[in-house]
Amino acid sequence: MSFMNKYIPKEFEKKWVKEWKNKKLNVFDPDSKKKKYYVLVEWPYTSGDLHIGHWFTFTIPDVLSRYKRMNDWNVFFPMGYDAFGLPAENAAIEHKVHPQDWTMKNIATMTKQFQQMGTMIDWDWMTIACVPEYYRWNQWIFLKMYEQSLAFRGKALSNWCPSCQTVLANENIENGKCWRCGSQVIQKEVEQWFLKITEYAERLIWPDKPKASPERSRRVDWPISVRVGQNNWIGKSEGLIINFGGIEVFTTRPETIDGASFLVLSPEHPFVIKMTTKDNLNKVKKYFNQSTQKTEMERKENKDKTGVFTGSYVKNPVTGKKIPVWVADYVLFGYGTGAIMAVPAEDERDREFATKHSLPIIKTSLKAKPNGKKRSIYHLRDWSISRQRYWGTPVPMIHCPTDGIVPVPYKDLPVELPYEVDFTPHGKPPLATNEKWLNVKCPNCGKPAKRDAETLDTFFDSSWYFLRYVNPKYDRKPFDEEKVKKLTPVDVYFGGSEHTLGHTLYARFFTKFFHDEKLLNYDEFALQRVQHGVVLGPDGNRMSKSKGNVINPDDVVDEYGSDTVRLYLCFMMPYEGTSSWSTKTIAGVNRFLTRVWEIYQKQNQKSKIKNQKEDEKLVIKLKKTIKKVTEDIGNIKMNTAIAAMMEFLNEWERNPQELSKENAKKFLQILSPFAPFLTEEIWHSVFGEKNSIHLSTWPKVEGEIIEEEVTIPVQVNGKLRDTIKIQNSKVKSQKEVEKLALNSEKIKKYLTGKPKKIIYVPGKIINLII
RNA sequence: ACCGGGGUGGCGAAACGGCAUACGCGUAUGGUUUAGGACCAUAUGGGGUAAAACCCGUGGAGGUUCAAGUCCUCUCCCCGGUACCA
Repeated sequence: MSFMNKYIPKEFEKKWVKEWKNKKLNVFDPDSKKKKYYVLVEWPYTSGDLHIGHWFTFTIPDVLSRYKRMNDWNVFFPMGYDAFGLPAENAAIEHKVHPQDWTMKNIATMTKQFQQMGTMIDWDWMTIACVPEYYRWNQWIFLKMYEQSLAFRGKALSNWCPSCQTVLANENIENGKCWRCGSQVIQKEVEQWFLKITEYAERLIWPDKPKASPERSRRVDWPISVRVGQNNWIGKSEGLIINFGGIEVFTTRPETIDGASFLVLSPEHPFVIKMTTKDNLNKVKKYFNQSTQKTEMERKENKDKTGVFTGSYVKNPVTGKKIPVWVADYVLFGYGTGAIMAVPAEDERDREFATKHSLPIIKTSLKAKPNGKKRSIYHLRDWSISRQRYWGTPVPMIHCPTDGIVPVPYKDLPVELPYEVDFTPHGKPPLATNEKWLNVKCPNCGKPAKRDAETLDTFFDSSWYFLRYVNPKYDRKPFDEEKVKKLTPVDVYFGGSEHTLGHTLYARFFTKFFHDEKLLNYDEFALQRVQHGVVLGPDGNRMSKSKGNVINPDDVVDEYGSDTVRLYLCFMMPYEGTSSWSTKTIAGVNRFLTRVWEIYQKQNQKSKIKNQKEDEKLVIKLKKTIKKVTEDIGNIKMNTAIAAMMEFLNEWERNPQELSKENAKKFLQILSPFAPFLTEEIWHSVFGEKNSIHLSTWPKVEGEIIEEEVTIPVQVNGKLRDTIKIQNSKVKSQKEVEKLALNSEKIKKYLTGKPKKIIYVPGKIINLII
């Protein structure tokens, strides 16, 4: 063994990174005649150091991409950064670094680290959100949406710090208090920009059966959990709007109206003041103030079933009885009409409320047919997109004292984000602190006016970046329609399940908008969606610096090499899974690669032997392994693909010489998407190949794999009692199998006579019922 | 509270309704080694036995089926999301 080369990945991994770059191995050719395959991974946020989670998220798509390339697809696997957002601004406030400098530095660091992974990402297509060349098109899209009345000014409850006079992100609230000044945060109606996603609600609902994608035979096939999740989030309810003495309520169960024994208004409902009698006024006002201190979730939970009586009554339009009008914050103003009829006999929450406040519970006939207007309402709300923050796309609008809100003309785009601002202003957004930037002339009347000083939600950036990727330098429109036609839709979109209700829904909405604007000829941007899980720290907790359980990819790469880290991440769990990092298991995976290395070194020494005899069984095992790995990669089940290769190696090691060169190369090829460095090195040094293994053609298994002998389990009354072996040619004959089963000594013990019934599943199992 | 996803050996996990625990880790014993490590071999769900036989086993309770981790009903526990973190 001593004369053999040892597996030392450091000796060749860096070499191949350079070599592949020089040979332009991973350069994507958009004009290739091959069929395109667009692999998209959610662009990562520029948080700083590369996390082992990034490796996990990207390695599996990379394995798929490499596999697809070896199967003659023109694989497009671009990359970019989600670079706007709150953490950059938090860094600015806490550490006095400018968000732009912080972000750009992070991008440089992360890119360097990413390139170590050995992915086939072509970095020339890189797109980042925080540069004017990108965000000017956010502004362009915003203006188009404004023209279609899809972008509009509205009001919504927001987290409000009364002392800082500003809206707060959920993240910046600690135990209901502002993170900076410690004041109690309240819920306040704030005017802001919205996108009318509700106009697309109906079209965003997934059909029961996946629909065919236009111009392609492939179907849009998203996981059922995502489709159901989004549909529930859109939450369409069909029902009636019924008038109770001027108050409109929405109900999905109009037939229960004769059991409606009281009405409940949300505290913000405009009728509350009107309905409240003098002696109840103080009580109701106090209740309103209490409600502003609760988050929406606290309100929905409504643990204490709080509420107050207004002092007024309205007539139940069906029974004619007077029923009391109450105010309670478990009724939300933003949903339905902000008022409900309470039917405690039928509804759990209403019953609890009625019990708590001693309100009548009246049986319903379930036959009532009240008058009302049919209406569909949605749980989905319009998307609030303006943020009172700095690090984002400036809203391309101008506020003019004479002309009101005026859009920035297209020719004046981009509205560039100014560098100099105060990040901790009071009572106004950061952008408003730069007077030079803020003050402009009205494009309409030319008189002094002010820019809109708010920025767009970062989800705006990520709703269309996958279209920008196809030509990031295009300067006439957000995306190059010709290239988009050729390279999109996305074939498979990898990302986190936390984006089910946000990002992916918004991206679908944008796609439908572009379709309506005739910029796209399809209305679903990704044919397939795959959601990944989480790599936890070795202690089973989410990795965090404060817990000290963070695995730094650089360290493990240094210890084992990139291939081992990649292989371990593929092997540790299914892509959708969540489990903890194990320093022991990765050593085992490294052991596997070492054994692979060594068995090929032995091949090298014996390769001069002619007329090599192959072991038939081993060749069959190899064929089965190729088949299994091929299927598993296609189904993104990398962990079982690796298990199959491990099984094969275990067999092969028993007879290392009994596989031909040709077959030995095939095994190397199916391992290559997982361990691109080691396989490339062996491909060249052992087999003397001149071209890259990654451009070789994936091995095919022709025809059926036929084994001589098949093992069939024999059950008696459903319990396994023996197994029999039978020649493959006879396996289809139930008589032959029965004969063998009934002759087994082990089985005979259980038989008292002839079995009552025999069930034989050909090639699988035989069950004797006695 | 609501919506989605999960509970399988000591651990990470496999299993088109058809041999539960593949593959890997860990552990034990043996080999190799000056020693340790590394490596190699064998064993490894629990009970039971000299060894077998056999019995019990996929969070819990029922059900469907020749056959259930897998399908159905109820239930307990854990994770993610709930709209300004990305």
